[in-house]
Amino acid sequence: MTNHRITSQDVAEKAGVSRTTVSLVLNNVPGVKISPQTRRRVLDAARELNYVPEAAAQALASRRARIIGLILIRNPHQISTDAFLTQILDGLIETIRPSGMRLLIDIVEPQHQKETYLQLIQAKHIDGIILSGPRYDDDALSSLLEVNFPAVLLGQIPDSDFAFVDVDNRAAVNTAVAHLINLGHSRIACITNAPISYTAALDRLTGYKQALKENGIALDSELIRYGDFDIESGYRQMHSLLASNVTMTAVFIGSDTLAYGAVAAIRERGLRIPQDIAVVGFDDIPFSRYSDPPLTTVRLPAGDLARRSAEILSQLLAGDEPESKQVILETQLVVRDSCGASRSNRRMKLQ
Amino acid sequence: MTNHRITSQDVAEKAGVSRTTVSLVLNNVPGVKISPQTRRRVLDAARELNYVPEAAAQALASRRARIIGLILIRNPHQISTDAFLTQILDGLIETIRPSGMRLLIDIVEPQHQKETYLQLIQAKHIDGIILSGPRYDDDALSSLLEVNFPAVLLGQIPDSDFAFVDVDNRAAVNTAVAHLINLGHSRIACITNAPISYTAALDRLTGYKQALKENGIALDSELIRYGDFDIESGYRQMHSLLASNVTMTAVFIGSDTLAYGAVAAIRERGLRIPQDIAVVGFDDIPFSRYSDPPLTTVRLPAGDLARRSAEILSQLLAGDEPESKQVILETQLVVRDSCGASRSNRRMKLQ
DNA sequence: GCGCGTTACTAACGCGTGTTAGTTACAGAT
DNA sequence: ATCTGTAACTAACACGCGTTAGTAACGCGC
Repeated sequence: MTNHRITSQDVAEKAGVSRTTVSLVLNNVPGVKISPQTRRRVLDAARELNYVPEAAAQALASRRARIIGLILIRNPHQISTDAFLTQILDGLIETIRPSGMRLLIDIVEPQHQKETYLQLIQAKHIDGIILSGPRYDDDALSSLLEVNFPAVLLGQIPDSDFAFVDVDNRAAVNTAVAHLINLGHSRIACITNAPISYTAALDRLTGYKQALKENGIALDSELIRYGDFDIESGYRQMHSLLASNVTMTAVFIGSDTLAYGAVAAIRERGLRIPQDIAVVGFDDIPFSRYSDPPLTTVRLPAGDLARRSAEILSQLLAGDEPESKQVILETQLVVRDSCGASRSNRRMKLQ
Repeated sequence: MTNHRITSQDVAEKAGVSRTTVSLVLNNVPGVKISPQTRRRVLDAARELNYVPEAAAQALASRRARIIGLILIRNPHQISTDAFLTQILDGLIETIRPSGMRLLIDIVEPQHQKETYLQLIQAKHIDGIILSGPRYDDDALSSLLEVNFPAVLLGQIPDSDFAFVDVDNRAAVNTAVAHLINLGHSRIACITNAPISYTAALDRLTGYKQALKENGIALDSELIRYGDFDIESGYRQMHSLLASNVTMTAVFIGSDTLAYGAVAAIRERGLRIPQDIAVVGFDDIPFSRYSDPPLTTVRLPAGDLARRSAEILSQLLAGDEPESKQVILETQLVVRDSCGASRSNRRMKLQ
């Protein structure tokens, strides 16, 4: 048994043509004349031999790896509770699959960013990159722009030329907090979803501040806490708020995941949601419809974000300048019960 | 500006040696004598030129892609609510990073398995594979064994030679359900986490049946429902149970994610947990500590599963036959409040 | 002076593909 | 009879690296 790899050479011999012809046929190279009979012979031979071109050789010769990289800028343990990530993965793979691209995923720790994803690029391991969790203090990012590498941010860096897909975090949070204010709350706490070096975290915090300001409510920095991606941090920061002497009747939390940590902390204190403390989150993860009480939150269109970013990246890879390389998708305030706005609605369900 | 890629040739010229020497030095090839001065000159040149070897060329020449594939056998939309996945990703990337491997992720739909991950392998796109969600009816799997491709299952196919890392789903569920029985329950429903073509789903169902049998409780098939990975299916199946005329005082659910859908359904019916219906889940996702009530569940050591599978795969890739290629990790019944076993404990917290 | 082993390298091949520059055969025009 | 053009291919190079087989220089024993 020879057991050697089946190469395009084998296909060529079986079809009685040259290797060049095999390549031309299988890649459907435009502008090349191949007689229908030859074309068929090649295709048949390839199928019968179950020929699959070797990825590395293709990549080397064609200078395209057919892989796009999804880079998560986060501490590894923060991945574990990232409900957003799975939705992104889903949308991303679904979108790139038809074009035959593969997805490589890597986690980059904020501490040492430079060594990491730039190497992926220099090694030509990936053709393009989708970057989740961009930070203000990421200096490797600017290198990306310099070398004009196809990249799309999930999120954004203000005043930069990066292609990105994002939501208007400021406006979305503004709306959410304004909703609390309309319900009569004025002592509204805030827990960010992450350190504010992450652009999304800062933007959401800014939206919170804007809403207060626009409604004539003084900012009380005692009401602000900083989360760190995972549910534990939501739990801890909420306890920290409750243990301090500040009064509050509502809290906005920068992500649903953290919100559930906060909900647990509130309950442990014997307080009721929304009667004692109204809660509003951000993301609308799938669970939030089913939580008790169902969580009022801002719907972040995760699947759409993933799909749009993959589409834009595809265009960049094709060399087209996309018509819109900076996309803001719509969010939507999903009012459920945790904010106290629809108590009657809730009664009916319980009946 | 020449702007050509920096190759090992450039490094060689700068260091005044041959390309071979560069390769020998940078790869630290054992058993080759290179003088310390030369070694240093090469390393310096590489660093100064910021040389990064091209992945495709390395892969082609060395016949190793330095990529491992994580294949998820699931319908795409079921990824969105998979809390288990993020924990796996975390442990996997953490484990393979030190060896310089990358992780490629792909979703394979149960309907067309054959075309998909076998191609990844034939294209030599990946050196090894970690397969999550193996199914009894996956015929592509046996092809893997035939060609002796380095593979590790997350989960297992009974009576096969596959390397795998798993937990004893049957025993774990047996313990969990026995716990309910010890608490006095005899009408215990069951919702599987997935269709029973998935091995884990069938094993968990079997554990449930065993526990009933060992405790002299007759099996009532009216009490069994089949979930499908996502939270919605838990919600639907629980409603289905509650809408039927069967009586029950407890329910075991094959995954925490589904359990929260069930919890919502139970609440919508105006029933209390655990007083009216005790609930036990499976997985111990991070949220389960924080839910209301905190969920009694079986802790599945997700991080350890990921790490061990990555380790075994590394050994397979190195050509070593691992001492133990079939690993069963310990689970642990985590008794919280949703099963009604620790109500006093809960009171204290609420005080 | 020669054989031999060791040290420290290098020339050259091969990995499997994409692609450019040709080549051959043949029909039609001059 | 020669030139031109086109259809249908193919020979040969390039991609950037790992690796095998080989070589030159040198010391050492005799």
